[in-house]
Amino acid sequence: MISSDVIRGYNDTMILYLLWEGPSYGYEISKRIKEMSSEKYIIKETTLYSAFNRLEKNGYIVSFYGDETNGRRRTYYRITESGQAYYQEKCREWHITKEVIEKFII
Amino acid sequence: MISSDVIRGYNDTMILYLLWEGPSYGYEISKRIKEMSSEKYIIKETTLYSAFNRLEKNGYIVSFYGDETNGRRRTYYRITESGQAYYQEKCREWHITKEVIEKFII
DNA sequence: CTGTCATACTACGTCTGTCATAGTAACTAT
DNA sequence: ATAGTTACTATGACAGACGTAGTATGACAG
Repeated sequence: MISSDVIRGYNDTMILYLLWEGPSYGYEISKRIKEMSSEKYIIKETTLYSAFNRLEKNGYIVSFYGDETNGRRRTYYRITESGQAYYQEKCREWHITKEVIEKFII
Repeated sequence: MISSDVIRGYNDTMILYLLWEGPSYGYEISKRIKEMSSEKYIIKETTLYSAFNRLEKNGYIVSFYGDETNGRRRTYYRITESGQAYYQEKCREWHITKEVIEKFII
């Protein structure tokens, strides 16, 4: 299991990556992160929802309600253009960060 | 320039890497990080010294005084066996973390 | 028809690492 | 003298992650 402090700052990026594929909601995002990481990273619920709030507050995503008739109504999120730009910036930053950190890793 | 929040949790690892090469002190560590990262990452003084304190408190490094006669007396740090073990663990963690994050990066 | 499981959240408070700001201290070069 | 470089310490703020707890709805088994 990965210590979350390491991933700190990249939770938002992971969420934006998944939303770029299409609108989604909490539980699905959470499951996809778990799957894609081969169970190596499981995002905490509170971390996930606070990330949604932060991203929405910053205009990187927008929320809307689904129209499912069964089950509790979900809040869906869609990435905005600003969110896409932010995501791309984070990707560039990641490549630089990775290079720097790897100089100190054996 | 890299935002430090990204590197959060790896400052300690970088410091341990440099101390593994031999005992050193604040200013030198700071300069080496700057050099090795090609000026892409410059650790803040407060971050550096608080990392030293944390690492020493955890038994990963030990401090001792240099015997320089000119200039203010320096506090040197040496990595411990426990610190070496911790560093290696962080390296293993890094490789896993990197793989996970890269699944979400274009 | 009752309890458990899965889904889908919200609220609240704590912890930790980073950072801004400010100050102390000693030597070195102009 | 005074600026510059080295070498720190103190204090408090901030943000993201996390622990704990609670609410709400439906599906399915016994």
